[in-house]
Amino acid sequence: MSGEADRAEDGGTVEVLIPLALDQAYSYAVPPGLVLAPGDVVQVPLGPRQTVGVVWERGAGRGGNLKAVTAKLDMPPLDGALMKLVDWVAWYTLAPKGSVLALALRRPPEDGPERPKLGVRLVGAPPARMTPARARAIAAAEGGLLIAKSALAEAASVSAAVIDALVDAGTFAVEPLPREAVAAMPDPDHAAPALSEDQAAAAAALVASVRAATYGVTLLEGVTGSGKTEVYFEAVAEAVRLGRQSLILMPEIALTAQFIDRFEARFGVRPGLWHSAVTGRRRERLQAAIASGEAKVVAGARSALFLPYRDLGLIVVDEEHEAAYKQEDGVAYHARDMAVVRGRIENAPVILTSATPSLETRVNAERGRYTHLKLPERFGGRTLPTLGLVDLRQDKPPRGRWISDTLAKAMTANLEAGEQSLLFLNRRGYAPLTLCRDCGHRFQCPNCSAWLVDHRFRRALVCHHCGHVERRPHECPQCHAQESLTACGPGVERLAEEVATLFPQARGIVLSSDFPGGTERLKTELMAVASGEFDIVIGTQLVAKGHNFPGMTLVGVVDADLGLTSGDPRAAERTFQVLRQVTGRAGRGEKPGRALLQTHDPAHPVLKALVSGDPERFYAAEIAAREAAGLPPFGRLAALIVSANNQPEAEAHARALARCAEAPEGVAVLGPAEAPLAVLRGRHRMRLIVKTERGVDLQAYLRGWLARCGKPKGSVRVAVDVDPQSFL
DNA sequence: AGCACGCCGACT
DNA sequence: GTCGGCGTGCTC
Repeated sequence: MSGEADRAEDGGTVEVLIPLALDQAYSYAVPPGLVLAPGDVVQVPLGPRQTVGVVWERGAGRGGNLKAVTAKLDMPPLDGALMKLVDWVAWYTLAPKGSVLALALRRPPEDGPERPKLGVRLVGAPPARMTPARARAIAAAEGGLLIAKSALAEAASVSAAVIDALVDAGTFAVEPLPREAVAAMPDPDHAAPALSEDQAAAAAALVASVRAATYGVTLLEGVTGSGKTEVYFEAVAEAVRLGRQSLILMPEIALTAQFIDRFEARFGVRPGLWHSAVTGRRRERLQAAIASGEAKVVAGARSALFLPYRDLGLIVVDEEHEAAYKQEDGVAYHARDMAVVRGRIENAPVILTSATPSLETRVNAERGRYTHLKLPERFGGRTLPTLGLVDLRQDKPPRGRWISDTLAKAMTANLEAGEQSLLFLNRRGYAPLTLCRDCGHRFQCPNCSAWLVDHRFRRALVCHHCGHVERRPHECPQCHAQESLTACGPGVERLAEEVATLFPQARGIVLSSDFPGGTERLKTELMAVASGEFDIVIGTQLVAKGHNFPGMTLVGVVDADLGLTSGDPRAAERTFQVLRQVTGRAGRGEKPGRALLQTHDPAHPVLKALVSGDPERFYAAEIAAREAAGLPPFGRLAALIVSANNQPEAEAHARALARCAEAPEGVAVLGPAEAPLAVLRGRHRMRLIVKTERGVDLQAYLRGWLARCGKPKGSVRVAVDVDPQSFL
């Protein structure tokens, strides 16, 4: 309701931030009798309707005829630290403040009391009429325990109707189930692990940082299997002992049963779990438990960063280099960076863990901004695989083949020894390009100008950028020549053909994200690989991490140069990380492993650093190269301009940006082909993603650029990829 | 996010 | 002639 009823004459004014895409707080009058403080959640009239908002500050209102706050909601107020975080993130990401608030604001509690779930208990005599289904249900309820209806139905493989009938017969009694604990109290001493000397030393340092209860960032570096998780669990345990809360941020996919089991084994209970699949009342209750301080440990995906912790004593960012920490739609932020910022605001220690730290984290560690803890390479005396390069200029496979003689020999030896081999090729499908032998026509995506990838299993040409699919024709659409279409280059499917010809007796399998049968089938196949049911695995990035394959002793990287040539300023870093991960798959069991990397450029610094076995070399070389070029220590300034419907305009803007940044050579324009799927599908006519690194005053140049281009405010969306350390 | 205003295509 | 598509703009 609007109009005179909303207006009030005295009682002062407040600035209320509304969780919508609004950059400013709005002024409202405070009706007499209402006392409001910053952080209070209120209901306010906005246009024709009522909305929630948060009192952001007091009194700075512009006077005049203001609408009045309708009511103060019965919710815990946002605490000062969280408000500060919202302000900071909005400032830093150039997102409207209200949008950032929307990430942090709890939904007002749903109306009505929570309906408890019902369970049944075996109480009475068996029913007069017995059936096999009824007998199963009764047997499953043996012992008189209270069981959830659905769980009982599942266990006895009967329908809910059978159970309802038994309730009517008086055999079962219905009782409300106790509410599922959303965050039980972890026991810091439930099962303290036996740590190696190095692990114990690292754990002690982390425990000390938790005790000190001051902001500071520690990079905990160690390869998979070095026990990083056990080590940071000690810091979590210490926070629990001190009665303080811990946040463990992880990429969404890492929130797996495996992690939860490890946590439960260490602390006796599950952590509070926060991710997109947690919804409704459960979400609400966990939020309440976090706000009250009752939930001591939260393990969550990036959105967990904005939860209303009451007393945050520790933040852990697991696998800090993961790209999944980057949110690109809506408010664009990097959760790892914002975690550091939250740590600063809350004055809490932050632990970043990784086997292959991102360059910016590495630089921060080297410059002493972060404490650097390293765990020795492998736990339990296992050695790292030996790495070697295969020079494809000398050892050239025949036309249409991609496995060199050297690699093939190594695979044969492995086969004869009964050991597994992995062929890594980060290319899904059969062939990345299809062309007409007669006229040279190349199949291109109508939406994004990328080449269409031939998928033979699916009998289709697929665009890997936007998802466009078309049938693979029999004749050339341009010159109508018959049987003239040729596949160019290898994909995993095509590699599988080559493997089948070279090693007809081997049991091979192709593992990629488009595995026929979906993720469930894929999981069972991964287990089958782990138990040795296949001799040769041909895989994309998917096989780089996760499952352990103890019988794998050889990794062949089919094209180590792939990814080194793209315009992405992080190309070298990404390639280094993925190659390090995938080659590390060899020799995880009893026997030592080795890896062969096929390349046309054996002198490439990334590859040289890799085979040297010393990751420091890579980081040092990368940083030195940038310094020599007069660029910021990590990353060039780069702009990724994406336009689904106006490519020339987008490129013009990129050039304008380059001029504004006064670093024309430092700006790379990447066409929409490289754009993330979400962006192309997005509704925005234009979207600009600016990637920049330390040393560039992002705010200044972007605001300047917007002004100079005469772009109206809000017409360009900006995603940020820059280390916030320089602003702290 | 809603909700209004506004300007171009197929219909009672 | 209107109904309705969603593009743009506004909400203290």
